[in-house]
Amino acid sequence: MAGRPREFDREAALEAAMFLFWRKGFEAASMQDLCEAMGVRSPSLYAAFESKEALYLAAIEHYVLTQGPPVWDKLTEGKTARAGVENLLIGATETLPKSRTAPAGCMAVLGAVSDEWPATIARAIKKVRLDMLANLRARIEGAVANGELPAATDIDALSRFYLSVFQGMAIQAKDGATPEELRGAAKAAMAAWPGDRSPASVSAASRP
Amino acid sequence: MAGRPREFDREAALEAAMFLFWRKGFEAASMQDLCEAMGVRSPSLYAAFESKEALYLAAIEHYVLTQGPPVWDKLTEGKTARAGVENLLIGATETLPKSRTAPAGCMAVLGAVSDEWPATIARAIKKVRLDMLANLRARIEGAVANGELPAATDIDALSRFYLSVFQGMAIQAKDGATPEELRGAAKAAMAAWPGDRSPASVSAASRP
DNA sequence: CCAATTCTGTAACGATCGACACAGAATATG
DNA sequence: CATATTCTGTGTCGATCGTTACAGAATTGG
Repeated sequence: MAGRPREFDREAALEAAMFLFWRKGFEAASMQDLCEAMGVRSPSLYAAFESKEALYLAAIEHYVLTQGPPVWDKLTEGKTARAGVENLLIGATETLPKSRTAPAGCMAVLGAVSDEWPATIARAIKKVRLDMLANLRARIEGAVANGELPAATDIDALSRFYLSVFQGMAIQAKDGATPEELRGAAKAAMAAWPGDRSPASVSAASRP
Repeated sequence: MAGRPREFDREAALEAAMFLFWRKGFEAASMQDLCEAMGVRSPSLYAAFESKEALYLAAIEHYVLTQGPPVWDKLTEGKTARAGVENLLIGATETLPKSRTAPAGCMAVLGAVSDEWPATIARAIKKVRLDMLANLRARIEGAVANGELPAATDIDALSRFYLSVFQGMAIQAKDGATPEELRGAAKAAMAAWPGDRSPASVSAASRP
């Protein structure tokens, strides 16, 4: 095949779009904003990504692929499920608040939470959130299977609960909560781990 | 003063606007949608509410006044702080999912969570969320003061934690979680209450 | 009844939105 | 070099957005 070669880096442009969508959401990120952020004129953008909607879908996929693992791999890496969940939450306290390199909050948790987004996008984001639940569920299920957790453990309830904490922390990060503040919530959440009883985890004395 | 009298019920129109904003968010609820839902032509709407932005501010205030108390009064009504928090969360499992009368989720928790909303609205909604935190904090602080909770309790951490659970449940309700599913998360959250140890609350055996 | 005032309804405003037509430029293939 | 193909840049499309001008209708006070 022939044809004039593309003059911009597709991956880099996609990443720029991802950050803009992450920060502003779908509607507020106008094509004009996107073109500026991506360093591309709109016809080139349409040639490479089809439409604004398709661009968002590509961006959320890029988000899951690049931003997800550093946070969610900790869930499976831990020696025990308890350690995995705790490391996930503690890790999130560092990544959720706004930083020099990333906007506040989680693009998947905070996206498409009102009905102002196209249905295809809402479906894609909802799937990411349900995948989070599935990940938690799988880890906890495994812990029940191998005896770390009692057989009577309500797996659905426990995984839904920790998902709640994660999602709530994302909202609070968007509202400006600091890593230290979120860490308090995460530690408190771990006190609900079945069989646990470490009152220090919710006492001020345990904080440095 | 003279003048032609208004032909529509301002309160009823405001409530209709509230439900539409609640369901669709700020941007997706167009003036056309609002006019239809409120049964009012746009000039009348502007005469009564100034602008779309001001209308939203009035709607969120109406939301806090009419929808807030049934849920949040339970926090202070309980005999103990523990009962108050538990009743708040259990009550939320009934009100957060979509019902015949109300959209799914919480207008304040899920609103203005991306930057696509006007700054004045973002500020107003953020204040509502911070008021939720203050309410939790006040109840827990009181419990520490009267001895229900240990003096070493990390009040900030515990209130932030329960706020997380509430906010996370709102997101899951938006994703279609049922009251039963949310109840599991709420029960699990109560297992983190300092001094508690009721393993049944996170075991499947405790469910009907 | 008249004047002042306020609401209603029609119609339209400028701005911005996402998307694209078109021509020119840059490449690969023959 | 010639041709086919693909990207770039300018300019603009129709639709929709929030908002308002304007005229007529309905009320109160004089």
